[in-house]
Amino acid sequence: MSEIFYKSDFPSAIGRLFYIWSEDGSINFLVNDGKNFESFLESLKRKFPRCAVVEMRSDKIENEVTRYLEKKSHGINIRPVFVNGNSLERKIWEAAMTVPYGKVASYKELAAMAGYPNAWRAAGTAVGHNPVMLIVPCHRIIKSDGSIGRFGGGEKVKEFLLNLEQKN
DNA sequence: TGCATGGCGCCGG
DNA sequence: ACCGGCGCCATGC
Repeated sequence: MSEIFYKSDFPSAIGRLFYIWSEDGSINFLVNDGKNFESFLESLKRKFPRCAVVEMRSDKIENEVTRYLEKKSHGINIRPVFVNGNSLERKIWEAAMTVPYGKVASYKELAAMAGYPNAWRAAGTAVGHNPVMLIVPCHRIIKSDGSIGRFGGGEKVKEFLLNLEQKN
């Protein structure tokens, strides 16, 4: 990674989005929380001190996200590249990406899918560290009793996304 | 090394 | 439906 691109305040149906991406088109970070964005960007600069950090929007990312939020697609076709996260977290994120559009899984089920059948509590924590909302569809992970559970980007957003994927 | 921390699960009241 | 309480587990300090 010789250049790191970032974009703040991309307007969307779920609020201002912030994302970080690479020249190969992969995405490293996508949130609707500016504070998390700032701290992640700083940590990235420390981790890759030789990389140039450039403000630059991505047509592909913005188009994919917009189409998804307008219900014109059933998912976002962008490859995430995780620049942080421990082994458990990455396995949890990978497992979450296998939950199809319009479906849900519980945190307990997700832990089992990732190969940690008893670590559902830790799985919840790991999902909370998801760096790329929508791409890793952590909004599809809900509680075992069917209630919605928590969400880094706000529970209203989680509800919005689940509702979006539900209706037809 | 221990211990507090979490986007949880399950049972009772 | 909404709480407490207790159990659960990998991480990080």
